[in-house]
Amino acid sequence: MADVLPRSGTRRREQTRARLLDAAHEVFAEVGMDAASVEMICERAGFTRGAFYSNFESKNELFLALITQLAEAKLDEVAGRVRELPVDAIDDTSGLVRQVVGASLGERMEPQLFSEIRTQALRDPALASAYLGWQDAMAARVEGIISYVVDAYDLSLRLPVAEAARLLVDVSDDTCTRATLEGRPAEEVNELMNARLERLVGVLVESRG
Amino acid sequence: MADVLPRSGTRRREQTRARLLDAAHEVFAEVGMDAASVEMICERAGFTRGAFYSNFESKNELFLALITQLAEAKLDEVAGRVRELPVDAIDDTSGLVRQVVGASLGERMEPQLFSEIRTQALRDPALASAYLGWQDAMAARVEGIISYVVDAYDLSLRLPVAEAARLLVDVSDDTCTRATLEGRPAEEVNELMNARLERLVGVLVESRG
DNA sequence: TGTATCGGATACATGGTTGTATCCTAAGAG
DNA sequence: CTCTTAGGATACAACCATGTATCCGATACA
Repeated sequence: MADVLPRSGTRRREQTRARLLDAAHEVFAEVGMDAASVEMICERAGFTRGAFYSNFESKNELFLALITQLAEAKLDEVAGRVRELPVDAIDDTSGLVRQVVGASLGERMEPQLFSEIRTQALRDPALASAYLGWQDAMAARVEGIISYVVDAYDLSLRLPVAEAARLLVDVSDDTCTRATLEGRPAEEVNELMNARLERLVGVLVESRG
Repeated sequence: MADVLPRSGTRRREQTRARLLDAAHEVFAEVGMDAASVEMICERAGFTRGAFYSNFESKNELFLALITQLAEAKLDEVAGRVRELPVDAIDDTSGLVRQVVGASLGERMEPQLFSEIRTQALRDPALASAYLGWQDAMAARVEGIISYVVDAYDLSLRLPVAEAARLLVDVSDDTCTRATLEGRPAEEVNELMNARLERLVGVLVESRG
């Protein structure tokens, strides 16, 4: 009745919201959060600014909504991968780790948007804590899979699990970023990622049972 | 005579250029390259836009000049640290590495601006290659010091030197970024950096002579 | 001390961006 | 089929940023 923004009920609304979010995803990745104008996003989505201001209060709110959705999606994806791990046929440890870590940060993940988010987080305390929370959740999942494998094979690590997880994520992140900067095709990125992660796992694992 | 921008001769010119660059450093770190207006930078430097356009062609040129200068400064700093390593009293390897790597990315290095640069590089191919070149130069220096220490103590590494160097830089970078996101004071950042690098070095070094 | 010129300030024209107030149309309920 | 209303388009006003053309003062050199 006195809602400034209409309640999120209708079907149509959800769709245009989604299209705006998709467009924002693209545009933010291409030119960055600050250089992106509301108009650009609307144009990309096939709307006018009227639609935008009917669905969001500001570009900032849109950005927040976008990265929230993105974080959830990624966490779910990783959780999914962990769930469908081939429990019986775990023959190469690095492969497993790669499957989980690579999914989280490498592969089809455009580093542009993530770099953008991190940069923004470094300036805005609110964003910072959100970002950290999300990172921690991700790390927890990676730690989970590491512990699982280590247990299953009676291995031991040269570093605490948490530390190992962070290393893996860092390397994955850096590999992806560098490969993108070098303009390598996606396939090649995978190669590199595999190679580096495999070597790293080799170093981290102390003894095989 | 037909120079669009006057030749860089005069003393006064150099000073205002420097002041503008300093101001740009601050502003870019605070709000980012895109959100920063030429006016903001000039205001910070105590000039009007007239001065700016008399010294630079555009905000982009200024940004380029800034990061070039910054990269050179950092490379020099690292080179200096390497040069003045205590050649006789090298008792802890991790300390050495930390001194070099930490200087390059950690310590008093605001990650904001670096994150910004990386983000921009991910969008602009020209910037990308510049960024990569600089990173490589940095890596080379780190590799140098690693090789030096490894040789001096007849150690062996579990990874190729290049790989080890990248790991160290990655960890240093991530530690710094995270600590900043968490709002930790500089001193504490150092603590964390030391701890993580020391552990990592412990893992990387295979055998002590 | 006078004068030429360099360097920065001022003023202005322009275009792009934002946010809001209003209008119009198409979905959906009865 | 009609009527209501929600959702998006249009139109508008204010602002801000950019870039340029011009002006003025200080500095350097004779």
